[in-house]
Amino acid sequence: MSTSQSLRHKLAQELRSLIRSGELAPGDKLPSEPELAHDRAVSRSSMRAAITMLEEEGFVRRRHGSGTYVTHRPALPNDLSRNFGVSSLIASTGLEPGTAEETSELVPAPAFVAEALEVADGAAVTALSRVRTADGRRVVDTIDWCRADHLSPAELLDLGDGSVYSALAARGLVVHHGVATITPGNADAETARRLDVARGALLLTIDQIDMTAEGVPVLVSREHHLADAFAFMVVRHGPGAAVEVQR
Amino acid sequence: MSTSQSLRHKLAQELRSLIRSGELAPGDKLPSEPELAHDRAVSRSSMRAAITMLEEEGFVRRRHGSGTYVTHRPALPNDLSRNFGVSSLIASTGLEPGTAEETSELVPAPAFVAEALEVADGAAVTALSRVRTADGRRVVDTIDWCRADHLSPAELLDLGDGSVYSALAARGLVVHHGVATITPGNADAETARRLDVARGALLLTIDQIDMTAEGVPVLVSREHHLADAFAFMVVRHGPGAAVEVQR
DNA sequence: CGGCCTGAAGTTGTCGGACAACTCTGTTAG
DNA sequence: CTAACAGAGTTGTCCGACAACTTCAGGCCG
Repeated sequence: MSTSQSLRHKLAQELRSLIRSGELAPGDKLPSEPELAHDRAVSRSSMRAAITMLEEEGFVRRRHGSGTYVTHRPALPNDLSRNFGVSSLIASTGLEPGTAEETSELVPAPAFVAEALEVADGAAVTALSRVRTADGRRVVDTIDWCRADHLSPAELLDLGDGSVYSALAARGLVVHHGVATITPGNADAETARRLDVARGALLLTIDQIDMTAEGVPVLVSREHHLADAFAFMVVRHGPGAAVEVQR
Repeated sequence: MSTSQSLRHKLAQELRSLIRSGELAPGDKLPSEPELAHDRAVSRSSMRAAITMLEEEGFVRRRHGSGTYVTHRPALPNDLSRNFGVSSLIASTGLEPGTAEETSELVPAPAFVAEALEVADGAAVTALSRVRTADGRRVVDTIDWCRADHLSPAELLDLGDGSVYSALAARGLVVHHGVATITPGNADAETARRLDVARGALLLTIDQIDMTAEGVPVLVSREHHLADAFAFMVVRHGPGAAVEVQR
């Protein structure tokens, strides 16, 4: 499934894993572009394109006339700008992900969901409600909404611990990116019960709209995270480089 | 100051502003690479490199044999992955930024600051403490720490409403990127007083370490935002494209 | 008439080579 | 001892060519 990428994407991926594995440490100088290209039997153009991708992601920094260097950039425990599901998030901390109180049903779309999914207000949509656990401890309360003609409630119950993303992808709806809004909050009575904490417990809520590369919104989700369960991190670029005039 | 970038960066910036200004709307097809290059009297290689940057940022999407298209991606009100100061953040909402209770002094570095700035535990560092206001309303409580030999307390008081970033840049310390940790919280007595809210008020706290392109940490900051003051957003990439095996 | 096939045109992907611009180091001239 | 210089090494840009793919229109065949 990953073989159909363009060459520069594969090259970029190889470089990324070299950096992540520590084979190329922060501060290290990469081999020269001609050398890298020759070793892999590709043209310098393609290798350059791959390095350009890494540069934009902030993994490396080029210095004209000098070389390309790995930036000092910590491997983020869980990067908000990357979008893997809650299961992967839990698994990355070394704990065992699980699910409780799973329900899937047709419900009238709440206003903000209807707007995001571009359906009529109150139209029936599929809602998947789950409490996610880490080593048995309840840490995240999630609700996912998607259009009823995209996925039925039954299909969502079938997936077990599989990701909603893969269920959508099986229907040809590949999530390309999402827009998330982050807000702090306190647990209301129902959320507190579901997460087995006291009412008013600190939460971090992530509201997210996922869409395909064509911009078609396919999934709306709301995740209430226990405040002490995860430390969300994000790399912030600029000022100095990419930022010029804002607005 | 912005003239010393490489050509592809300037080209990318021009394309970005074309998209942001709406001249190139989501879904639109860009002119072909040879055409874009010819119009600007640059080579196709450079134009391609610029488009590759935009592609990595998620602004456009390439389709082999078809063309390059602007992605449906909303202009985020305030994007967590971008790093402008709190003043710009407030200004972007249309309100007037201001400062209250500004103090700047030498203090012994708290443990996490000392570690981040790579100085001895308890060493003297410059600490700038400010309450930021929007149209007079107190919305953010911030503390910035930096090494005493980088900026003195007096220099930080001089800058008035200027950014700490520009003060650092004037000393040759250009902030290239920062790593932020986002946590929800409740206001303690002191923070509540400074922000003029009830004790226990909801906060969103952003702890951030800013560093130069060489990876030298130059600024540590802690911002307590009133929960209802801003809606922080972030674009999350993948799964489907850049994500392969995680761990 | 409808559907399939084919071909051409247009676009992005990759290649190879060349030279300019810049950095860095070591040597030499003052 | 310092400063200027020369050379090698590296990234930045340019050019031209062809391959791979998409799209669409036109013609063919059922």
